[in-house]
Amino acid sequence: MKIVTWNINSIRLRLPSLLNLISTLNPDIICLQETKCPDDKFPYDELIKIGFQHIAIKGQPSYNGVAILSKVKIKSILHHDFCNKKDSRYIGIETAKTKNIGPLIIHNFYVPAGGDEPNPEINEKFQHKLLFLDEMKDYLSESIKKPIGQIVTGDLNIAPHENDVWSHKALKNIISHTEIEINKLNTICNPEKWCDALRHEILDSEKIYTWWSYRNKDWEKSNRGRRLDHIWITKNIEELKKDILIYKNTRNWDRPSDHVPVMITI
DNA sequence: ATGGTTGTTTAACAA
Repeated sequence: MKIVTWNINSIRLRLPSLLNLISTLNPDIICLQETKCPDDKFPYDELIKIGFQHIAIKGQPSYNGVAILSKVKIKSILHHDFCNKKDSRYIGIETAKTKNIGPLIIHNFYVPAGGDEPNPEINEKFQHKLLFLDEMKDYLSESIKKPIGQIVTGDLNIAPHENDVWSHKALKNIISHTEIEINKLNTICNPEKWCDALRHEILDSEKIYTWWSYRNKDWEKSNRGRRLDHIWITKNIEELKKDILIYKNTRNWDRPSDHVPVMITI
């Protein structure tokens, strides 16, 4: 089973890229963030037509928006309104059991970016991010009590390791790589319960990036990336993990998202 | 230290 996470940054603008991604990687489940699409304008028909008959969405106009597209039957959809904001930053599913795998719970997060000023007392957006992480910790520690395999995916907007950013020194006071948010993320991704699938696969000494800013003239040449997109799996399905792919090619596609898709094969 | 770009929705906001 192949599961992809991708911050698509507008599903309507990038539907052709999504279809291209699907025909190239042939995933079974796709977790999208920043769909930026109200539910009544979601491109259901095109996706159902190519086999994603089971779709869970939580959209809103202009901002945020998450969706899970699945070829596997969805047994139930999970909702949670983090920070009582009525925004669209989380959706989860429990899949039906398939021949080889499942059921699985898949959590799809779009964690707040947090603005620019790394001080929660003067920056409400950073405060929101930190409170979101606190609530995420409680929510997942409750969910993980269920004795079935679980996966956390999404744009977590935090690059926790030194080699998840192009310069640990230059970014240590830049939101996404500050100590306070990294510490919070690390308490959620407790290694006794969760396996950080990318870091498990790739040596700590190697750089991993899944996002490159639009603001660099040549993203590939300057290569100032960050690992903001994550896939974690519970220890009880860790032995199922076969492969990880960071599909960097898409960053050179026409009208690219600033994030690239990440895929796990289990 | 500053400014660089993209997307949605209609000049401003978010990333």
